[in-house]
Amino acid sequence: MEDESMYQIGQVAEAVGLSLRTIRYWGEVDLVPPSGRSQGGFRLYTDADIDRLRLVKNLKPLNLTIDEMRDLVTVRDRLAEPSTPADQRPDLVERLALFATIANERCQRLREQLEMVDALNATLQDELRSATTAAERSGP
Amino acid sequence: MEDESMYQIGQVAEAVGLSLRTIRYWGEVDLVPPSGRSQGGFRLYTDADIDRLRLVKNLKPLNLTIDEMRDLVTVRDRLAEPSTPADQRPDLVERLALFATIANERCQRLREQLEMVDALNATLQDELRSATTAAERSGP
DNA sequence: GGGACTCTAACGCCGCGTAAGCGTAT
DNA sequence: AATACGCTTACGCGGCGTTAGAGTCC
Repeated sequence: MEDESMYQIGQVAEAVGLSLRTIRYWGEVDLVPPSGRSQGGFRLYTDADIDRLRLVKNLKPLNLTIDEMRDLVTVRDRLAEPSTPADQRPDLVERLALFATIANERCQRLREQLEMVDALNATLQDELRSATTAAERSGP
Repeated sequence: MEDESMYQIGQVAEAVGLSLRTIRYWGEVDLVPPSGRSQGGFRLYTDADIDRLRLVKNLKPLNLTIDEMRDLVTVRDRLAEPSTPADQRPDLVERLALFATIANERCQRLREQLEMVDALNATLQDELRSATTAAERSGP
């Protein structure tokens, strides 16, 4: 009764909004491996796995490498785990802090990009307006 | 007197904030080719070239492919050029409109990502705070 | 002629997309 | 026995980063 409610990859992909390939890849590189396999070799995912997939999906805008993402999630897991010995925590905290600053910088970058795209947007709209009105003038 | 103030790639890279490789690549794929070459084959860029490099750099957050970027800049150039015949304009306008919608969607995506990263940021700060205070409690 | 700069050519990388050919589930 | 779903293996790609070895500028 520990193998109840395991999902196969298609349902997981549907639920989470990721491609099969991505989910398999994240398993390959040990970022989110499936908790089990069926008799015939089908990947089987638990609800916890699905949560983890969602979490990693949410991390994507941070633009981390796979290795960094894996590190981040494991660091968080180990900090949240009460059984983690106290003498390991300083190291974990340091790594977490690193990711926090990365997240901050990324935030900054995103704001800049948003500003840039907003400006471009306005410019394009303008050009579009003036181009079409010019066409109308010489048209009808 | 038409070859005055041409810059070689290093100065351009410095001025614009792009790597040599990127500038060379953008030339290779005919996105921003150098206006000239020196006797010995050094790429030479004009001020107009530099402006174009800046422009393309600003387009980057749109996440277009090279081909799309090239299309966008040439479309804009040709619309701005008065000598472009009127019967070509509708097509150009249509393509410009396409990029305008892309820019809009990209804007939307960026806002979502920013929201996501902001949330992550907050979470990380929280975890960091509680992790360090926990360490202090068991520390001194 | 020496040091800083630049050239081409080539391979490497990451995060998957995309078949191809074959086994599993129901 | 058909149909839908999944498996592994492998190649491809975009946008450069990164040598390596040779040539150019001044």
